[in-house]
Formats: sequence, structure tokens, C-alpha cells
Amino acid sequence: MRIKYENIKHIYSILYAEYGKQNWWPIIKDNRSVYSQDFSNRAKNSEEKLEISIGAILTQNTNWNNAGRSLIKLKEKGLLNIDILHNIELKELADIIRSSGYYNQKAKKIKLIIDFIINDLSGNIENLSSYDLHDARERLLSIWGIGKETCDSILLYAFDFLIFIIDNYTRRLFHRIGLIDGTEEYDDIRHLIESEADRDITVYREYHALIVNLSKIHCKKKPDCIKCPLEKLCLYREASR
DNA sequence: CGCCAGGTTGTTG
DNA sequence: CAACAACATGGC
Repeated sequence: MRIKYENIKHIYSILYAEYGKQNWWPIIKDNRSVYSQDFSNRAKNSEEKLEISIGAILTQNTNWNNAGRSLIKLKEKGLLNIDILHNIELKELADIIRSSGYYNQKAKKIKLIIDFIINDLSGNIENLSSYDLHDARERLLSIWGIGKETCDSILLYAFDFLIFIIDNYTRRLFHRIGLIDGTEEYDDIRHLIESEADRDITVYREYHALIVNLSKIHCKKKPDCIKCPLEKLCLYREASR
């Protein structure tokens, strides 16, 4: 059976019709995660950009609940600030973000991104926007601990760059559906989706969030295909026979 | 108890 | 290159 890349647009329509607008990325307000209504249509302020960037690190291979708790603690203590994070002891930071798992590594990663902001962005996180997409991406990726997914999450959700995020959920879903064979490189999958989906930042943001949502409900590691909205165009059942 | 979660890096054959 | 190990908490 020939692979139908035009399904990529269709999948988005189905997911959006089923689950609606997701309003990613969440921001902490009153000690909980809020998926803001107006976020997809306005640029974030510097504080929010820092919070999203740190959140992207904290959620690496961990559920948002665990990462969110760490963010809440950081925010409560007033630590979501470049200078304060620059001066805080690594151990103290690690202890505060304990709930997100891999806390020693993540504390180091946060320190390194702060160093990057201070040294390469003159201490102003907004200066990342002065680079074009390619350069901003190269610079973020050169930081230890920032891989492609984390980098692209920061670029898309904090800085309004038009780039599609590929995570494990996206790989798994697109593989099961039959759009990729699963061995493709991160950027190959990204280019495929970017070439087929509408080149619209809101679509990129919502599409990624919708994939995560669907994958938590149906396209789990152990798939639960009953009532999956993508059942009709998915090759998974066929392939597993 | 085991499995999984919005990854990344380093090592080895 | 790919396969694997290390990193670690919290929910179910």
C-alpha cells in the first residue's frame, strides 16, 4: 500500500475536531499549570520565555506533572530569574527540582542555559530572537543537555520560530499509522511533516500538543485503539496481523 | 512490584 | 552507525 503523506493534514483536522485547541505551552499560575487561551496569539514576555525554556529541560523523559512541580517550586521561591539562577548553588538547585527526575543532570543543564543567556545573549533572553531560525537552533543545540526536541520546543513555544517538534509520541504515532518506517532521522521526520502541514505557527503548536494528547489516551506504548479517532486511516491493526 | 513518562549524552562493537 | 547504559522521580 502506498503511503499517503496527504493524510498529515487530515490527521490534524481529525485530532483538532476531536480534542479542540490545546493552548500549549503551559505556564505556572497560582501554583498550577495553566494552558492559556491567548498564548498562541501573542509573544511571551521574558519571564515566560525563561520558564518555558527551563520547563522544556525539566520535562525531558518525564511526565509534565513531575516537571510542573519543580517549576512551581522554582516560581514560588522566586528563582525563575537569570541572575538568581546564575548564582544559586548547583546542589541547592538540584534539590529544588528533585521531582522532575534526573535532577543532578537537569540542574546542570539549567545552569548551562543560563550561562548561554549571560555569555551569548548578553544576559537578555530576548536576544535569541535576533538570530534566524537556523542560527538560533545551532546555538541552542550546541549547549550540553539541549537536544533537538528540547531545542525545538523552546524555539516554537517560547520564541515563535516556525519549527515542528518531533518527540517519541510523534515517532510512534506516525510509525503505527504507516507514514514512516521508524528508522528516519529526527530532521527527516520533521521535514516531512513541515512539508505537508500548513506552515502556520498555531498549527505547529496545536498539532504537537494534539499528538501528545492522543498518544496519552490511545496511542500508548501498549496501544488502546478502541474509539481512537484515527482508526480509519491507521495501518497499525493491519500491520500487526 | 513493574512499567512508563512531552530526552540526551556517552560508550561500545 | 546501532545498540545500550546512565541518569531518577512519581503515578498507577
